[in-house]
Amino acid sequence: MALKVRKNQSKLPPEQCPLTECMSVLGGAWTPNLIWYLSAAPRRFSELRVDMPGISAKILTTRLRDLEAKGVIFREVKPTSPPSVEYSLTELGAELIPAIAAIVKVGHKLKMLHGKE
Amino acid sequence: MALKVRKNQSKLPPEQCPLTECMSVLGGAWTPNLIWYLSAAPRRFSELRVDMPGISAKILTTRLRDLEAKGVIFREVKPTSPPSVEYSLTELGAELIPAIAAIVKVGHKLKMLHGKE
DNA sequence: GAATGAAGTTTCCATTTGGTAACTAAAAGA
DNA sequence: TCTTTTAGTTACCAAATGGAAACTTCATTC
Repeated sequence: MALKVRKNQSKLPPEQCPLTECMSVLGGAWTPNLIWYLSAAPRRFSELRVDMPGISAKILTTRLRDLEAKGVIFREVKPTSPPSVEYSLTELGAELIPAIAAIVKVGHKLKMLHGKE
Repeated sequence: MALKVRKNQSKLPPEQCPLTECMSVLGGAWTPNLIWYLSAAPRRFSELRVDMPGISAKILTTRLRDLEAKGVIFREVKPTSPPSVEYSLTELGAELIPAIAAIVKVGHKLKMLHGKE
């Protein structure tokens, strides 16, 4: 009988792995872009939609809620004319910036070598 | 009539964005882990399966092929008893290490604050 | 009192993703 | 010749992902 590679119970990249843990935060579509824009300045919902043309309201909401739950961003309702909501990075969120900056840096090299322009 | 947010033609994070470009390389399941293991030493297919218990042969093959096509890893067939295949990072692949290292670093902080252990 | 703008929510749907299991090919060893 | 090992491939399937469009709520403004 052929050697069976024994089945594994975990099936996913290990939860306790820092790499996997962090990628689960940065993973979804638009997520790094969103954090990147918020690192420049606090932004409102509709401003973020302009920052990232193409993102749907549904996904933007999902990302904002998820990142808030993870303690990465902070949500504040401002008592303005029609009440607006401002999002900003928390201290934890700010810790993600070096990682995203490193990704951006490599992204430039990839673009040059891959000639996507 | 309600204001319609005009439909957008792009629908996806912009291709020319370095962040999106790089995330498309690091994006798939197991990808950062795979690059991380290869950064330590060149590895064979079956060794990588041991390194990452839980990864399926199908996905490992897919990742290796994709990363090879993107110039991130190098594939070499060794003329051994049953021929073995060794994978290693290219120079371009090595450029990804600082980014992954930065992600790992934040991952540790996330783990501590989130208490996932 | 109808319209407007902000910030979502909900429904529906197609695509993508990744897992399991079984199968293949080539070469060497018993 | 039959089995083992390495390195995959293929078929099938279920869950997750994310987009489009329409609807909602609340408070102001015309």
